[in-house]
Amino acid sequence: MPTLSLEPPVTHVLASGPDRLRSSAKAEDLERHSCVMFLRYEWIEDSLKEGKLMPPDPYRLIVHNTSIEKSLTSSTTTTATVAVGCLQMLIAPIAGPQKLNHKGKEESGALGEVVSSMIGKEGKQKKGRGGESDSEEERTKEEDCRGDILTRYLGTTAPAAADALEPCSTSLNTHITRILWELHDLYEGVLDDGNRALIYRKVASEIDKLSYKVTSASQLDKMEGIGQSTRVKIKEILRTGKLEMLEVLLANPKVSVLQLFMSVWGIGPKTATEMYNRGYRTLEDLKRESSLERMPRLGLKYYADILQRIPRVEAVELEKVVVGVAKELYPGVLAQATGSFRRGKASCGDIDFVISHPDGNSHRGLLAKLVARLTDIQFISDGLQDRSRGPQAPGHYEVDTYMGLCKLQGARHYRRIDIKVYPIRAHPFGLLHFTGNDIFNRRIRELAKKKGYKLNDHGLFPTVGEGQNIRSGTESIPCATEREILEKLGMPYLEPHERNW
DNA sequence: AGCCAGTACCA
DNA sequence: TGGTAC
DNA sequence: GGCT
Ligand SMILES: O=c1ccn([C@H]2C[C@H](O)[C@@H](COP(=O)(O)OP(=O)(O)OP(=O)(O)O)O2)c(=O)[nH]1
Ligand SMILES: [Mg+2]
Repeated sequence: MPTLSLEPPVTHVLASGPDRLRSSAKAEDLERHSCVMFLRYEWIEDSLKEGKLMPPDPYRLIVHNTSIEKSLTSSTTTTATVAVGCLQMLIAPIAGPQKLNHKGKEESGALGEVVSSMIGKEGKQKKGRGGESDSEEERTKEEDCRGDILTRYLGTTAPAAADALEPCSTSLNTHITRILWELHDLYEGVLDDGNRALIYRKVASEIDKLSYKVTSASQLDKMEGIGQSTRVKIKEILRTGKLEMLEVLLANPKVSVLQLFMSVWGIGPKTATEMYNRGYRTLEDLKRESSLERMPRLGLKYYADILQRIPRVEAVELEKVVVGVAKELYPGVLAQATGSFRRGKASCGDIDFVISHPDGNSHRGLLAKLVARLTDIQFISDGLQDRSRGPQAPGHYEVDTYMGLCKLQGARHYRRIDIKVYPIRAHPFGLLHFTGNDIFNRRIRELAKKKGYKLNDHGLFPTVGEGQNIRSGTESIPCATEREILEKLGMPYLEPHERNW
């Protein structure tokens, strides 16, 4: 267990299962000595539902023998920085996603169009949503020297233990990286420049890994990936403790509105801006807009549910349902939950499935039947995308995909579900792809390219031809397992939980 | 100056 | 083809 | 925004 420390902005720590904290004397200590409460997941749900913070006592995970401190009650606490999931990750408030800060709007000064002038770049990246930040299953240890191997192959190390990339409870440099991570979030989101976000992500995570506290920009001279512009920013941060540019951005009410709109599934920077320009400022406003398409409409309809992360315990049940039905329909089928669930996360943004069939034929039409059955039993409620890949896609790889919403009987929330069905030869590639995470995928694809391949979720294709007409072969190098794929790339096998990059 | 992963679905 | 998503 |  890493040392835990709670930064002041964190006031509530939520956990998914009643047992989560039972063995944690440390947590008890923390609650006693810092102004932090450890509460059940339901506290935030009910608080959201009620529109106010609920009294904590009924939700407490830890009941002290001694009297319960009353320092933080609903009357004194007006906002809560919430991290959902279990211990480690909860701890640091910075980085990445995990800000359920739907801050109230404050009309501040006009502030020229800082944003709009910066909007309209390039880049397509993942959408900022609830944070995938939890700890993982207890890890025994191992995975030591492989960091070096990975450094050699990828030019960076995978997070040693726990999730780096995450707020990083161990970082000595959050005074710098908290700001860089915010820039990352903004560029990945409203500023719509994924490539620039990439830079901030890289720099922030590198600085988070340092074993000393940075007090002078010159200490970063030899760190690669830091250029003129970033260096100047870091100097300003070290000098003043903040970054003017960021302050200006965050003070701009337009930014908050765009962020709010983009938190709706199916609304990206373009639509958010369009809606803003049409004068909309709240989600209620958006609901009145008829031009919205299916995805954002469902995104609005299920807004609160989709925002909720899926506690692992529930994900386990979801997996049972889908895998159970699949096996019922097709004995011998290969079906499993992938994505963040397979990577061992304590909570998941959605639930992802990869399915195939070893007989090399039964995958055809499988998805349609499966979805029909799951709809039948009232597990699947709404389809967001369907389309058993017909004439569409150029290569028509015989991959069927489904995206929709589902709910366990009696459950509190609808959940997003993705299912992909692959022909058996592509199964390991589909598994690798759909297990992710996305950063990991991008890194290994980059590596593949350097080594003269193209890697996607159907195969590993040698780059052929030369000069003007370099292309990818049409025949994938066959691989029967994820291990084989990584081997071909000269990488050691990484367990799913080691792919949380 | 071009790349930064590679692909699918929908309107 | 542009927008969004995985 | 940095690297090649
Ligand atoms: O831009 C992306 C998004 C996703 N993926 C892959 C990796 C990812 O793990 C998987 C499933 O996507 P999802 O969005 O569900 O991410 P996740 O890793 O499962 O996290 P979450 O807990 O948010 O669902 O698809 C990519 O390769 N690129
Ligand atoms: Mg997922």
